[in-house]
Amino acid sequence: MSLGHSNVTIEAPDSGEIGQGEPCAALDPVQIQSGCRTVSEVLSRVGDKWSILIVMILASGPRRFNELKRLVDGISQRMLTLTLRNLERDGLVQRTVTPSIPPRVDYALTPLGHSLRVPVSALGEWVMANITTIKDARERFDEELQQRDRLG
Amino acid sequence: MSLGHSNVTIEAPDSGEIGQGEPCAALDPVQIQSGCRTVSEVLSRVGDKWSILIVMILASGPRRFNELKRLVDGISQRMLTLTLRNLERDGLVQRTVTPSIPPRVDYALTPLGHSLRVPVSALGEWVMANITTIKDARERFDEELQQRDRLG
DNA sequence: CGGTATCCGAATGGATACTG
DNA sequence: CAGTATCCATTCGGATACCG
Repeated sequence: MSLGHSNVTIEAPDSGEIGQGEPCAALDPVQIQSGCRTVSEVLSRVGDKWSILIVMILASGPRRFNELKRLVDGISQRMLTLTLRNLERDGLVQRTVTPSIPPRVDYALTPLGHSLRVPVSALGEWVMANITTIKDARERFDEELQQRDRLG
Repeated sequence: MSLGHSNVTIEAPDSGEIGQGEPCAALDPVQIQSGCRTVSEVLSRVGDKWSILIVMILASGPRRFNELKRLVDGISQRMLTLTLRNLERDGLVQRTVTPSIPPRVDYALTPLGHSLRVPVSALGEWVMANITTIKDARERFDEELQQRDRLG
């Protein structure tokens, strides 16, 4: 049923329900556990290979399925469907079917989806602001690792 | 070599190098591709199961390896090592070895690591502010799905 | 104490073929 | 056009055993 076997999150064995909790206060580990778990779970949706990309593209307006497929470049039909389903499930994306022939399906950001862009953009700007530092750190780390490998 | 076979990111076949790009402007799809790919890549580090949790715990001060292992709860030694290595590689965490007997290793957030907390907290607050909406959306989605399954 | 090495099941995700 | 279903390779990640 549904879509093959693996689904980004949909169809997960109904464990891992979201619990309430406080934001990560960086103080009490217990607080961090309860709050961060929740945050992590949503973050992993945002952090997956395609989600933000699609959210950012939909930010400029609604798109049809194959339109998205062309725009995203490299995404398989499977992953596009799966990603859109999960975004829809979380209430970030609205799916609208127009039962014409051929059928027409539009995907648009919900208000919630739009509001997500604010913190995601902030994170995006942090990345862009620090990408050079990160790249340099990686290079130095990898070099030092190779040094050790050469020596033994 | 290194750590078994699978590493969160370390040891990846040296393809996927980070490229420069603009922040996701939600305008030109090409811009979105180049910028968001980079953002995605770092986001997937932040979005993985353990990274933020560890960053948030380290925010309150340096910790030793087994101390972290106890605090994180549920993490395997393998994943703790892997996650810490990658955080170190990205320059977010500083690893300090004190060659005593028994050996002592401390992990601390770098200034870069601390600066990451700002946008991550913002995202965390967005999640906490909207978690109810998301939960409700999921419930409605899953219910409607079951309805359709029952009917055929 | 702070890791590494190895084994192996589970999840991820691309390619392809088929459908209303 | 907008998906589903199936197959299959790759990757992830826990459990366990061992090491300096």
